[in-house]
Amino acid sequence: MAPRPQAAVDAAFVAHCRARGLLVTEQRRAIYAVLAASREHPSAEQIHRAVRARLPRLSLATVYKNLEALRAIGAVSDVNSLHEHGRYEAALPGTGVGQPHHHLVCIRCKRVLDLHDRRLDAFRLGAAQAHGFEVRAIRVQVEGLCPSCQMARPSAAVRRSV
Amino acid sequence: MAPRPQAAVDAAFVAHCRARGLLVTEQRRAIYAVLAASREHPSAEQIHRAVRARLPRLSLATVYKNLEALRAIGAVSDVNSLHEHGRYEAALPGTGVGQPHHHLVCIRCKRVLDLHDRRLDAFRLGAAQAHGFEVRAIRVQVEGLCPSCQMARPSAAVRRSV
DNA sequence: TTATATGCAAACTGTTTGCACGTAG
DNA sequence: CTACGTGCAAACAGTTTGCATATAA
Repeated sequence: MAPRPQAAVDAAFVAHCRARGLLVTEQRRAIYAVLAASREHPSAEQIHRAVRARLPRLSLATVYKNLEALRAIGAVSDVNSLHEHGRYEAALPGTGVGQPHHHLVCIRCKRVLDLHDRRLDAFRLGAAQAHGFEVRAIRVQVEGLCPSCQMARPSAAVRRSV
Repeated sequence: MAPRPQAAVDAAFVAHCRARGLLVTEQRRAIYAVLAASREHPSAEQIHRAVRARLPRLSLATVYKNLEALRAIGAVSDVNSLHEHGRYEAALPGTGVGQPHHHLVCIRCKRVLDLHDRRLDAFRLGAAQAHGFEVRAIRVQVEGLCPSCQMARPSAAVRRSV
């Protein structure tokens, strides 16, 4: 929470890259700097646009490659980590799937299960109101490993992804 | 929750379509039937594949058009409703963005704000364990209208989207 | 009969990949 | 010096759109 001076953030970033074996390039630092300075959860294209102000030759492909590289070393996380492609469910009251419920998602096989839990439904507002939001829905997504994926030994990629 | 006989679900679906002015086609019923019968939160392509077993000429475009039409009348909802495109955030401990936190998303302008709320962090397990999941993270996404979007009068599209 | 839905193919958008060149260490 | 990173362009995947044909009501 306490916003650190950007120089300190940059130093920590550089150290983290070195420790994990990534080269430290100007592009990489600039991309991270944009992310660290933003509260906007920007998309790859927004990052590209922002960094381009300083490095006009930066390519979008480099942004993507870096986001992936930084995610792999834990310096960046994706806000909507899972199932980036549309997933749907029946919602008609009467189908038995209409009630409010939450989701249990397996970070390995990407399965999504419904989760019915009274405690989770209990929420209402709170800090959201401080931001002036008019709350319409609360969606809880529990991420973890499903039983069958616990069997298979976790790959390095998965182990570091959460 | 109580899984209704599929005939009853189909009847309710047909009635809902008629009430909202949508024609009742075989494709539409089949698409909905697949969704209502599934606990898998399928993607458009999975739905397409499943329905094709019965209606081999069904096109993928029709699946997409129907998912949108059904979403508009509230018969279907998307599991990952918002920002289907990648959104990132700095995660390096020390940047001030590393701590566990949740997201407040505006369903209209799609802005994503961080939400820090001790009560939300309080969760741990619960029903998830019943499913045998090894829980790694809990992500709470509060959806609503941000202050500036409350000003602008809601469009019909937005009003029905939650 | 007529408004709506379907199927196909082409267009679009976001993301990924291959490769020649550049640069950090 | 050498491995890794960058930029470009082409390839891809998921989704959307335009239009002629088919069909529900």
